[in-house]
Amino acid sequence: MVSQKRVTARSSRVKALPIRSPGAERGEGRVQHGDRTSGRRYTACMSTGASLLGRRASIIDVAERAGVSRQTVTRAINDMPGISAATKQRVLDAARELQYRPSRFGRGLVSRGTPTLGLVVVDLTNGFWAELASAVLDEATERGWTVLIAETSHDARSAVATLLDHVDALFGLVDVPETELDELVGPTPIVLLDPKPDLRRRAWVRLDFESAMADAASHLVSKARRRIVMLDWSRSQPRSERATSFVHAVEGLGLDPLVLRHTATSEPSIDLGRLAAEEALVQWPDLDAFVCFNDPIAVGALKACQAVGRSVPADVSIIGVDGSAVGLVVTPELTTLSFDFRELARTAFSTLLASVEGSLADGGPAAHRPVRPQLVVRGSS
Amino acid sequence: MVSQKRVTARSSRVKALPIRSPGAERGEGRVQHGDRTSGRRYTACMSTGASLLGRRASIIDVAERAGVSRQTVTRAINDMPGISAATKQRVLDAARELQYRPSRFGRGLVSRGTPTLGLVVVDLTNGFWAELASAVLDEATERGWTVLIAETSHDARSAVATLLDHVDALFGLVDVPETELDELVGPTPIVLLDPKPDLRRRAWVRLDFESAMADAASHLVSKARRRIVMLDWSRSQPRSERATSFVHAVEGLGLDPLVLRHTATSEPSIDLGRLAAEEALVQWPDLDAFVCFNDPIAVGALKACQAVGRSVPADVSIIGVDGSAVGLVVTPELTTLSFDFRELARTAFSTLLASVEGSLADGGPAAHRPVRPQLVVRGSS
DNA sequence: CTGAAAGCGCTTACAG
DNA sequence: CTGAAAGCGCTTACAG
Repeated sequence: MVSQKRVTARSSRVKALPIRSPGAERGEGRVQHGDRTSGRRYTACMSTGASLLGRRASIIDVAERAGVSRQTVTRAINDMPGISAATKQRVLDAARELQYRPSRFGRGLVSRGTPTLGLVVVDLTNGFWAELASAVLDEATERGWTVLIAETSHDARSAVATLLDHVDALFGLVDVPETELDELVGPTPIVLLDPKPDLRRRAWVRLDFESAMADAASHLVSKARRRIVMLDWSRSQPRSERATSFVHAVEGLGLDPLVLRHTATSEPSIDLGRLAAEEALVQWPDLDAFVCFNDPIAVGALKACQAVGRSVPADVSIIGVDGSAVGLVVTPELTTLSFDFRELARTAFSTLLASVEGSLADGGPAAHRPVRPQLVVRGSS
Repeated sequence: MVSQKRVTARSSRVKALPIRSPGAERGEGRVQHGDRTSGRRYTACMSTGASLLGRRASIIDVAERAGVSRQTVTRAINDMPGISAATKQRVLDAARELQYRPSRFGRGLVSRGTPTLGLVVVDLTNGFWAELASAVLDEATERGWTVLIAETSHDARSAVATLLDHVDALFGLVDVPETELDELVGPTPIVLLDPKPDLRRRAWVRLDFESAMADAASHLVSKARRRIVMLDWSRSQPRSERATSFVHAVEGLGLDPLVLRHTATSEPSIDLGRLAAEEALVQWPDLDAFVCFNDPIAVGALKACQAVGRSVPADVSIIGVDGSAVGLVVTPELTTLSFDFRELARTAFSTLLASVEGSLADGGPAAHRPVRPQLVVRGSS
């Protein structure tokens, strides 16, 4: 091993070192120190100006400075047995002086490291994503995984691309066309969160709103609501999955399903919900309930109602989807179709593991256990 | 190079392969296939049962299957020039068949990878941390860094320990004693967010509430408030930094500073704020304003006031700290001392880079530019 | 267009 | 208690 030769050269005689082309870029900074003449000399002072990105001291530098072999450095750094206290101290001193930090790459190459999941969220300031991220972090920690998070609100493609250099698998919402997804993600295993139909050749977690929407509709009818409006949202589809379930549920009760499809390009936020609700109140003045794409939209609808003097829940009932914390902040508190985020995270993980096994066997994704939200009735309905 | 020998052995004659102890653990799964007899044979079928954690196909496996050298595989995989279309296709086919994914460790060892920041947050479902995380992700992306997030709400020590295997530096709140921090973090550069005084030997970002609290106090006095109560929170200190600034500000206006130090062990949440406010309303029945540790506590105070029929802002003014989204959801909207989270993220990064340079020079952290919140007046005051 | 060599930084046996 | 050798998986020159 060439790297070993260096140590030998130092401790015996100085001889012609092998040509090391990468060394050229570090030539600046090289320091001759005492009678040591190894071309690989690295001292703290030479690193002035080195950023986190630049060359750092390696285990060999520490070994040289402490006058021991690399294995001995490993023993000292990793608290392994079979090293004298004096030697250990000498190595640790040398390590500190050189600001030695083990390379995660060198280490990972040997130990393979802990598996890392890349979580692709749209926007952490949206409660749904924050709670999902929190749950995934918890679940991952329990399983010995690490989680890396990327936000796609600015640039989905570059966010995912960056993530891919660091992770073993992906989970989340990647809103790109099918063909682009293949190109973008390549061979990395991915579990998509509730994707559009054309992306369902990949492994995915299905959110199933059918039963919860049926519960919501029955609940509203029991409150004598008849003119129920869905404030939907979707970036690229004519209608969201949850709106479809809403239509089924309302029609099942013999009512007319009213759906406002807001064609905004912005995220499904409180502001957007307010606008959408104002629009709906004009379009259907006799409406008596809102079912909303998510909780932020529902909060916006609540604000819109309050602004025009329609009392909630006396005049208008409002139901959201998420179960995120924002629903507990408003007055009245928000009735919602609430997800168990921890269950969602668990399902994502088991789908991931199954899909890796499954795809090895037959190239197809594993069977999908759907995640179903639950109706939680609070003050707004 | 031994790994090279393998390829040679395969393409010429089968000779005694060097003893490879790690190979033992892969012996299960070894497959003899046609006339190929390399001990390193790896085919898709042998990997059934292999998890994400197990052995994967390496570049050598792909090279063997495609009948080319490793460099040629590199060229095909990385879209490099100097490779014929036919060869490239053959390599890509082999890679797909073996489900080849480049090892991030092997790659990082050569390219050093993009730098990675570990962000230590308490709880992403708290708006402050979610917005900070979002801002740090944005800032990091612009600088070409990747961000890994850990939540400390369950177990700060293990969260940080896991993170350390993956990152080049840390930023965030690590609420452990000084001595433990050294042991936990080791030589990894870290920037602490507004730490307790005993941790300030490390690099840190200072949050300075003096001017914003002075503005808040003046504002309240201009609204004829005289009995202003601070709902404070702190896990391990007698009084938070912001409460100290509050006392300075109120005393500066010749008023009596009233501070409720809630000795709860829970996080500073809406529920806690509600409890604290109820307590304060008993202790000081004539109070006419709350200044709160953060926005969730302020929202709790708002709920408490509404519950006992004290009108906000007519009877009681409420001011929070954060500027997170929750303040825009409540009615009336929350007056708050609002942070520019993007500025906070920027400051963290520049402190990090300065501290790395600085500590190389003299072992001490860089100078601290404080981050100051701004008073944003909304409906609650 | 393709391949043999050297090297990235670390750890795991093994031999003394 | 300590060190020489082999190897992890990849890329970057360099030589043909």
